[in-house]
Amino acid sequence: MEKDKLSALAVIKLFEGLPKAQLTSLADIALLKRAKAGDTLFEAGQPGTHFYAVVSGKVRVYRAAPSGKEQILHVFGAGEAFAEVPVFEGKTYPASAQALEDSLMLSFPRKEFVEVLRRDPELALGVMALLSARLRAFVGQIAQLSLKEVPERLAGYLLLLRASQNRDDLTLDLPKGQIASYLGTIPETLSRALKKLTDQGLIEISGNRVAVLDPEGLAKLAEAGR
Amino acid sequence: MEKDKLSALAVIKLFEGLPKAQLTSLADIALLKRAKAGDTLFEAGQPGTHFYAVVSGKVRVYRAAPSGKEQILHVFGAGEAFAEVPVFEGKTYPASAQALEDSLMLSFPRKEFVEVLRRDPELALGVMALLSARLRAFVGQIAQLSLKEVPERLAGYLLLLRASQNRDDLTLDLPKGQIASYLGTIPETLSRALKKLTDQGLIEISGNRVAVLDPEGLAKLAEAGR
DNA sequence: CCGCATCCATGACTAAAGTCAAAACCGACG
DNA sequence: CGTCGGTTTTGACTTTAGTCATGGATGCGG
Repeated sequence: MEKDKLSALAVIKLFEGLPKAQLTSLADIALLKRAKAGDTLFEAGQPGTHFYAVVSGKVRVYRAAPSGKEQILHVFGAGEAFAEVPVFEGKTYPASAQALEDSLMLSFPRKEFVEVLRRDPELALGVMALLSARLRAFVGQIAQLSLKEVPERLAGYLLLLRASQNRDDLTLDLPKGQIASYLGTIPETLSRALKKLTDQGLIEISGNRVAVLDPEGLAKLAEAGR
Repeated sequence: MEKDKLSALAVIKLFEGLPKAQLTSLADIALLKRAKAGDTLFEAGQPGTHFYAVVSGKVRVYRAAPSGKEQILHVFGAGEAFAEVPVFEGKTYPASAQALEDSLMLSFPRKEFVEVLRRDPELALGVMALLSARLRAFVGQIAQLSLKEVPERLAGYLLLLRASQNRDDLTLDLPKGQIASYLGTIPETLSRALKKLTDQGLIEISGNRVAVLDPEGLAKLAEAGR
């Protein structure tokens, strides 16, 4: 049991390189949590009681409009931590979270986690770095949403995928509808944007595979501010 | 001189309640910096060497597209700290900063500031809370940009102003062009959105004064997801 | 192997917001 | 008081993206 938690903790990048003692005190307060694909972990507006980390699986964090349209903020995979925001404020979750696949997670009650942080400046610095990286990503996302059109955002997304998969032959990591939601648009518009890039000879699509034909062309498009 | 810095530090909310010793060590590493209205403090992409705090004046942090369109991320006034992101990453500034008025600022070299943080868990927690609050705000901004139309975003902005000014008779804190940029749109569209709210009897405008006639109506509008 | 469900693509249409150009407004300054 | 520079408003138009409806593909369970 406790061993489960320790081996789960070992997966989380945020906790990498932490001394044994710290890991043990984290294991003491951690809870293992399983979710099936589609399960909601928490909803925007609920009291933010826990901090999470994904041991395996995939979780999306998003905001939904009353109309049903959703904006994905980020999709977290194995090793990543999320829901840091309420930890230090004790207020509500600013967004909702849902498992996209069957997932195993660690969760940490906020007060206890803060106590561990107070005692370990190195971990605290790690958390600050995590928060900063998130802020940087959000700044990029805000700029994309407000300054770029859908095909440009799509080009940027494909380039990101290419960088993370290290090849020109990409496998989309999410269903297209989810990608649309991540790019701040709807499936129909994404579908058209994909066609547009295809027509321009930048990519080729078949199912959930995308071949990048012209990375420079994509990059130029992605740069293009409006 | 050193006294100047100490009294300047006293203005910054992040440092409120800090013991004298910490304030002194902050004063040791801080630099006083003056900027005239319009001066650029740093630009997106430059190496992020300093952390800032506004002692007096007003600073806008924004991203610019090649086309010239700009998205304001936030406007910081007296007592607020900004440019936290590069502190913990040592990379580049994710956005640009420009003084909107003649301003006095404190700046802290990143490495030295991190050292102070390492020694003071309380200050570290304060910084984490600051980062979290910023994240929360960004989540809201992303949701607004992607889920709401301009009049709805405007309604939200006016309600924020109303809350901060505690009255129905608002004074716009920024020129309209800047407000447009903050809302992710352009002056023409903002102008039309203001007219629209006026036509609906929600507000009345004269110059940079806006009278809120129907707060509930505004709130209902602001809620409306797309 | 069939049928259902989900996802995706496409077409026709509407609505929102951006572009461009010009006029009105406003404050500062001589 | 008049003019200059900037900001704001207005109008006509274009472009982008969202809506609604339909049909095709794909994959899974019975």
